[in-house]
Amino acid sequence: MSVETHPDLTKNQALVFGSLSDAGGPLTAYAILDLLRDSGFRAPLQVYRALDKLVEYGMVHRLESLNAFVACSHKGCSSHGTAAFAICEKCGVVSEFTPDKAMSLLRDWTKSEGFQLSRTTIELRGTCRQCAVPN
Amino acid sequence: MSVETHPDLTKNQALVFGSLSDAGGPLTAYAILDLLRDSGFRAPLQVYRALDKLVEYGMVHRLESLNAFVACSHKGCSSHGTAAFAICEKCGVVSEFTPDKAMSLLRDWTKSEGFQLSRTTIELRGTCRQCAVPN
DNA sequence: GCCCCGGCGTTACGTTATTACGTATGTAGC
DNA sequence: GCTACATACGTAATAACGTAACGCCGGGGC
Ligand SMILES: [Zn+2]
Ligand SMILES: [Zn+2]
Ligand SMILES: [Zn+2]
Ligand SMILES: [Zn+2]
Repeated sequence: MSVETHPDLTKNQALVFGSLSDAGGPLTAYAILDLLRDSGFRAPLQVYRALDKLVEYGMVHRLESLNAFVACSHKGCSSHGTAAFAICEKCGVVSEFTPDKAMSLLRDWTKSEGFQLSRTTIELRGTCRQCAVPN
Repeated sequence: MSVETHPDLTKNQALVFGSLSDAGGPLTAYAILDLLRDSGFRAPLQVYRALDKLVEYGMVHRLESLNAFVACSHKGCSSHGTAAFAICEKCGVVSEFTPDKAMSLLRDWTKSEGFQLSRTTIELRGTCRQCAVPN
């Protein structure tokens, strides 16, 4: 269980963030709900409301291609640049990194198009080093 | 996909691709289903099966952050590099582009990590030039 | 003929996300 | 004190998105 990280989390927010931190990987909202039934959670909305805030605080990231959520890998949870995720399709492990140079190029494109960027999703699917078959 | 031209589409695939082309923007699978009820479509699976093939052929792209699908903007539908999408949150317009330089940097990261990349999602959310308020 | 396979139609089901309504609590202004 | 407002919460119901499992049919290879 992680403690005392960022803004004052409410009880529900702390429980959800704790579940994600403990899991060490992505969880769906309904998986979180099941984990927290013993703590009194009864409905999906309790999870989604907490997740909305945690994402807003930058403590949790949403993985669009998995419909799942993952705790930010930066322990301090201080905000950081746009995150990208490499998702292994064999073992499910997710690696977070901050592709600043690539983002800079993407922002060049948005500027040239007059597109005001608010949020970026970058997700790589493939096979991690551990799961690559040596044959 | 190799050098061959578009495979012959089945009737259902052609109907689904036609819907997406006519729409000129993203549609959800269920929106396509509703559009095609008069053509005999009755169940989501008919749409999803056609979409799977069209995505495989590179003629349609899936937008993960919208749970929607869009016809490839390259009229010839010949295969191209990894596509990125800028999605206006005000008017819903989607612009497809191929950020080759940014992809090259992302591939540098995957190589350094021994991650075998199979598929990449890049989606930018924000406000398009048309919708930007001058104020 | 016979087998195999890809596409198809249908039913039923599973998963993910939101709407709507009411309650509780804290705080600022009066 | 009391009201007005904002935020969080609890619950039920429903919408939206996606898939499993079954069987049928037609075309190509042998
Ligand atoms: Zn992060
Ligand atoms: Zn792996
Ligand atoms: Zn394309
Ligand atoms: Zn717009």
